[in-house]
Amino acid sequence: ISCLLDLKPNFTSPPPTSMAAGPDAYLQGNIRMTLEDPELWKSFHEIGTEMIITKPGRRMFPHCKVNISGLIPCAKYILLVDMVPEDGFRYKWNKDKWEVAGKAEPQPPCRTYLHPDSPAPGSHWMKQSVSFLKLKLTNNTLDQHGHIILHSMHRYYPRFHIVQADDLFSVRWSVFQTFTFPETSFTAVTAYQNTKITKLKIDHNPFAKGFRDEGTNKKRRANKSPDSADKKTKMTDMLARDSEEDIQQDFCRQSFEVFDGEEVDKRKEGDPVKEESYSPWAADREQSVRTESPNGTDTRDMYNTEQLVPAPASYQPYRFHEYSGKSPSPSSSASRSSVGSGRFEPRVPDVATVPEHDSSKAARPQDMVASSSSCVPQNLPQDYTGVLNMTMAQAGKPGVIGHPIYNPYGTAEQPLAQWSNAAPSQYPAPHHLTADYPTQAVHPGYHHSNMAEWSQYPLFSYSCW
DNA sequence: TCATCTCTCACATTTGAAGCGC
DNA sequence: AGCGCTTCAAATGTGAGAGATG
Repeated sequence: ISCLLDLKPNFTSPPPTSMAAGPDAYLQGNIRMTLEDPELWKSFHEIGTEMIITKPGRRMFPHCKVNISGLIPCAKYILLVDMVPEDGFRYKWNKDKWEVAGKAEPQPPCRTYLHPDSPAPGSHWMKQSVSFLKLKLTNNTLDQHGHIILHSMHRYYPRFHIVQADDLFSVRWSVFQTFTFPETSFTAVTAYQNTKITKLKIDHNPFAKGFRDEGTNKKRRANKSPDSADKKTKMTDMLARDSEEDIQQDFCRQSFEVFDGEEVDKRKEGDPVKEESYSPWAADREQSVRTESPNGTDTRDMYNTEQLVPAPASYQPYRFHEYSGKSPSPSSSASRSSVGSGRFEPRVPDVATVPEHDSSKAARPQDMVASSSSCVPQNLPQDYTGVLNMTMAQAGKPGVIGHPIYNPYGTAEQPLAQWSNAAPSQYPAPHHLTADYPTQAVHPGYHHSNMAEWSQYPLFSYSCW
């Protein structure tokens, strides 16, 4: 009860200061995130990054590591990562290049990875780089460990969210800053397709040291049958030849063939911008656009930012220009029901606040259903229905049922709390995807006892398509 | 039936955390 | 408390083979 009392102001009063225009909002707009080890990421990206997905879950390599600045040192923040489909296609590896192999499979259950340090003060996030090493990818749609579920042979990119919130409950009202990095896009695979990627992984991943040419795997190779040794030799030769190739050339065009299916034809009939935007390598395209930043300074973190919060006026015109005219709108996006499903949806002015009408309608928890399912257009970037879905309370507070939340570090301390009383319409899955969502997701009163369960539900519904 | 594509599994190897004794 | 050693779980790509598909 005390929990509800504590929360009531949040439902009835205007959003916290961070949501209103003012100094705080300005600070939010100054939040910067830079990708650590960008050169490594680029070296992978130039070839076409592949990430292994397995049933038990596989870490990413390179793993996501970012530096953050511009946070309010004493304010608490939550960091999240989700994976967004880059387009609406399935790919196949044909000899030495990726080709579109048809339409994408229905999106698996959307999951969001919560950084285990969350929530933590801004000073904590800024004092050192933030690693998402523990993040795992899986192709097991029934995964119970909270790993991010992806489809093999589909392209994705990680999306980082910074939320100013004391706890997961506060996310309901909090300011979101979303960042993406073009060079982190990847193809999910169950086995490596591109030998160049394999070689890069072996060369840079410490755990794969045993497979390095100069490594101690000679003994291992000596035990191989002549057949496999022969294969290995062939592969080595191929790699050698590969390395001689001009890596500078535009791999995006070299390695991906345009899908010559029906949809492409339709697109070709459309406006030329859309046609141009059709390349599977949206990230590169986007980067090329983004590098037109007039700032002339470090554009990396600038063009990687998908701000969803009020931003400094000086910042918005560029963004608006950036996404309005040139923002390609792949036909694939037409099949996606919501925003944020791709990076090219036209951005509307950055607004991270929950619309006021929502605030009022959500005055009573039971009303949140209506507000989330009917009042917020799902095809707008500010679709915060996913956020509105959250009904959480701080663990340890009086009157709060302290369902521990999954923590990859497995510490006894569980700073975050529960979901509760999720009503059916609180999980408004896209029509064609409804069946893909766990049944629990639409079970009223279902309590999620840990993060593994919690993460099965889309924190950001707009990430689904 | 066959070829191809995709996925799974056991394996050898490395890393790094934890436990232990000094 | 700090150091060095051992143990063991986890992470990694390999390659064979199973299963699905056309």
